[in-house]
Amino acid sequence: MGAGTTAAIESRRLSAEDRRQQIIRAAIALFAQKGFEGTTTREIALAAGVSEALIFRHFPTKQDLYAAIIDSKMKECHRSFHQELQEAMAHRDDRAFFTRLAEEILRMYHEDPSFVRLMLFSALEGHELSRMVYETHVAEMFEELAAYIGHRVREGAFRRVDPRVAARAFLGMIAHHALVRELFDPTGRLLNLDDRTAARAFATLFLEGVARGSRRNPSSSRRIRAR
Amino acid sequence: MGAGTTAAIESRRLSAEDRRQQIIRAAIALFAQKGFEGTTTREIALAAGVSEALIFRHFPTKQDLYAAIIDSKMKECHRSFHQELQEAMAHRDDRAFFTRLAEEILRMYHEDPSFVRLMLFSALEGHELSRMVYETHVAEMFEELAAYIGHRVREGAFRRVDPRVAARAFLGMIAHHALVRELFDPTGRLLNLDDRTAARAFATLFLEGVARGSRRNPSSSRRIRAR
DNA sequence: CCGTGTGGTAAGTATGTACTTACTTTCGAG
DNA sequence: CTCGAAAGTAAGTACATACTTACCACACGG
Repeated sequence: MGAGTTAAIESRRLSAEDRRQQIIRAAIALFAQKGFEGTTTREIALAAGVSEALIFRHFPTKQDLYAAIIDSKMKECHRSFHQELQEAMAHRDDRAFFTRLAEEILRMYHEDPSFVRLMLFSALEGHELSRMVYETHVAEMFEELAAYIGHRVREGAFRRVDPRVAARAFLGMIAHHALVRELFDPTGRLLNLDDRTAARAFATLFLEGVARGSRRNPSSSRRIRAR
Repeated sequence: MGAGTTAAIESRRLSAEDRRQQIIRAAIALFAQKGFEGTTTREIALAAGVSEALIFRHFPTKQDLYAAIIDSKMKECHRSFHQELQEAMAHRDDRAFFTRLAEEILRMYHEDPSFVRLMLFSALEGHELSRMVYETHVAEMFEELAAYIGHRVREGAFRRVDPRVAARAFLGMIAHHALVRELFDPTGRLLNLDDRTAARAFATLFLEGVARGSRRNPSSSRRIRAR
């Protein structure tokens, strides 16, 4: 019957798994754009080109669909992240490492804005899931980074900073920049940087910050140097 | 029941302005906890101890109530922030300045989590308002900070960093820390710092990062207290 | 050619939502 | 005291939403 509009990805009678994935794909975009409460199952059905009833055949409730999405997204993210990190760490080249890491994170935010939106939404809306996911995957990545910084401190490459504080500081620069860019300043009116430049700048700032050498000389920074 | 002892703010027949404020106060907490879509006018009415109809007498639509809240919150925040900043800047004591600034931001996030939740929610849900607010108030604060850093660079107190990049990096450390703390790790399992310690740590990291001097001398001249 | 299992849907249902209407209570100026 | 206007509400209305039910279509082993 008419088959409705264009779209035409609606090859009828997909296998259950394929349809599942298709629904998930459509739902990701919507949840990321409008949040859990803000997205209706009808919209998801429309976007996926199927009937609402089919969604409930594949996922018992809207919550279950949401959970499936968060879980899959997070696993995917963690995999790629972990790999990059391990590889870079092996070389002990701090500048390359931190620049690379920053670039990776920025790229992730940039290329897949739906991911961070999903995480934020679910965190804000207080779904247990997001905290659980954070505590497993993100915490693991954080600990890995902190461990690396800890090693470098013990090796004498960095000054005696608290590795966890330093890790959060570094991740903070990157994540915040990406977030602001995505949510508030997509046109770059406030700060317009490509990912590569930003990664280099933040890595440099961080590495200077943890470098050995000038140990706190509080009032000397008050000197105004005549030029 | 209980004549007047507990709560009992439900003194009947408040002035229009007082009722308005009371409704706003109740709504702030709810919107912050559950977002715009996730909060119902019924809940707001219940929390404020009035009938739903009264809410619509004071605010034509739910959107209008939301807008009033965001606006008032943002103004309040900007006022206090601006004042602190101006005052601290006058002294040109960088350590005190950045520590203070960090502490202020952390305190704000900490004491009034609803604010950041409101901003994030509205940004995520794409209400025009949040972007508008960001572009006026937040942008202004950002520019002020960048301008300060710019001055210090020109005065020779900092190395030649891009002031905007540095500003974003600093704000990023702080804001990200506060955000993670609020949304994902309220128990401090990953990183447990009181605001004061965190502020000092981040300020130090930042100041070392922008300090002049140790341009890549990993282990050679280890000045202690150059004075 | 069947019957049966699986992919798929149109048309509900019960509930919840933002917003209204028609009405009552209280207060304070004249 | 009076009376009108403002504060306040109970009881809707119209519609949207998550989820169901009862049904169809098509493949495929027999």
